[in-house]
Amino acid sequence: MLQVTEIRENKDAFIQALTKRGIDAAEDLEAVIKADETRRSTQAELDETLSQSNKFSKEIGMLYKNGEVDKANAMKEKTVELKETSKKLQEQLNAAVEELEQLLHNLPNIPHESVPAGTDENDNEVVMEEGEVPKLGDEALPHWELAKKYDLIDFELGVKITGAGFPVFKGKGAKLQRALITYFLDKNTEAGYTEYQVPHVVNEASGFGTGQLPDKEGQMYHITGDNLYLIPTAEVPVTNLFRGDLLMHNELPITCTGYTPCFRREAGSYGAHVRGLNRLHQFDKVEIVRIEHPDNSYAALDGMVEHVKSILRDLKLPYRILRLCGGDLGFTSALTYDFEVFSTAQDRWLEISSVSNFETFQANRLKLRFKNSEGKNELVHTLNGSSLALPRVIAGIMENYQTPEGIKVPEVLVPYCGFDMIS
RNA sequence: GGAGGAAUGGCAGAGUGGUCGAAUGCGGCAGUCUUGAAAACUGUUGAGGGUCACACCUCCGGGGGUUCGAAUCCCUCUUCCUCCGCCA
Repeated sequence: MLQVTEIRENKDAFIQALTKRGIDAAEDLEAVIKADETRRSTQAELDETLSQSNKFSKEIGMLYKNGEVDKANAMKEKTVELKETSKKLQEQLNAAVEELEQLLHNLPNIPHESVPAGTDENDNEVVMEEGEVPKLGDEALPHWELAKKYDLIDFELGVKITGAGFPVFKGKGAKLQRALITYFLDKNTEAGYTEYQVPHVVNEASGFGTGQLPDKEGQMYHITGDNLYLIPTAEVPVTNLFRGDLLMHNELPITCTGYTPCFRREAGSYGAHVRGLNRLHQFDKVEIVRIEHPDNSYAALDGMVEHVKSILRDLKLPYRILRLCGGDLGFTSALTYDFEVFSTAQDRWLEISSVSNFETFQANRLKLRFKNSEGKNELVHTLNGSSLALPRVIAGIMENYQTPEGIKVPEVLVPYCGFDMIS
C-alpha cells in the first residue's frame, strides 16, 4: 500500500512511475488526495468538537467536587448538542477513511527506477545467462514422458483423487522431491536463514498484509466454512509472522526460510504450457524472506540473487535471470528478478524462482515498523524469493540429465537421495 | 465439548468512574566515565492522526452500550491460560 503523505508530496512522480506499469493513475491519485483532504478537514472539525466536550466534562467534574450541583446540571445540557455533532462527524470521517483506503488498496507498488518499461513478459530484460545447455539426442523426452517411463509421477492418479494439476509423486520421484526440499533448506540455513514451519492456511488479515487480498482473491483457494485461505506461497504466512510488530533497529535484518506446499487456482491457464509439471494447482516450494532496513534492502536483494545463483550452479542447471518489466511486475513488487531454467527437451525456459523487493509496500499494509537509530518509527522493507520452486526444477533435472541409460542425479543431491541414477 | 481466569506501551508488569496516556523494571536513544567496549551513573523515551511548529484529537484485545466523563461499569465477539472430558 502506497503512503498517502508521499503521494501528497510527489503526486507527479507517482503518476510518472506508474506509467511503467502501463497504468494511468492520474485520476486515482487525484481522488486519493481529495479523499485525504476530506478526511483531514473532517477530522479537524471532529477534534474541535471533542475538545469542547472534553472541556465541559472537566468543568462538570470540578463543579461536582465543589458541590455546585445546579451549575453542573446546567452544563450537562450543553453537551447534548456537541454529542450529536460529534456523532455525525464521526460517521462522515469513517466514510472518508473507507473511501481513501478503498483507493489505496487498489493501487500497485511504484516500480524501482531500474525497472524497464514494457507491457508483458516479452519486454523483460535478460540480465545474465549462465550454465551449459546439454546436447541431447533426438530421442530426448519431455519430463511428462520421462515421468511415465520411469514411473516417477502419476498425473492420472492425481486427477482421480483430486483433479487436474495435482500430481502424485512416486518412488524415486517422491524421493527426489524430498531430497531437493532438504537440500534447499540446508543451503538456506547455511546462508543464515532461520528455518520455519508454518501453517498452510491463513486468515484474511494475513492475505491482506502481503497483498494477495483483495487483489488476487480469485487465485486463492478459499475455505468458506472458516473463512481461511490455502496459501499460494510461504511468503504469506512467513512475512505475516511479523505483522503489526515494532522492531528495534538492531533486530534487523530478519531472515527466514520455510518449505510449504503452495496452492493456486490458476484460473484462466490453458494449453501446452501447463502440461506436466509446468503449471500446477499444488506444488512445493522453499521460500526465503527478509525483513530489512530500507538502506540495505537493495544490497539484500542482490545477496538473494547471488544465493539463488549458487544453488543453480550447484545443480549445474543452465539458467538465466530476467529483470521484470513494468507490465509483468507483480502488484506488490518494486523490483523483481525471475530465474528461469532452460529445459532442453522442451526447448523453453521455465520460471523456477522470483526474487523481489517490496520496499515499504507490504510493510505499510502489515504495519510492520522498526525504531531507527534516531528513535523514530519507520516502515521496514520486505523481500522474498523462491529458493526454489520444486516442480520445474524437477522438470529441468529430468529433462537435462536424461541419458539413454536413465536420468542421472545431480551430484549435490546424491547424498540426499541415496541413489545416483533413475533407471 | 464443560467449568473457571485473563487480555494494558518494544517487552515484562501496576493501575477498578474525573489532571491516567497510564507507576515501576527491562529494552531503545543521548550523555558522563573509558584508548575503545562492557559495567556503573545521569537525562530522555508509548502509538496513530493533526500542525511550519505548538495546540488539539484518538488509542489500554475487536465491536457495541451506560455516563457530563470509561483502561476502570454492562453486553458481545476473538484470543490465551488453568482444570475436566475426548483425541492424533
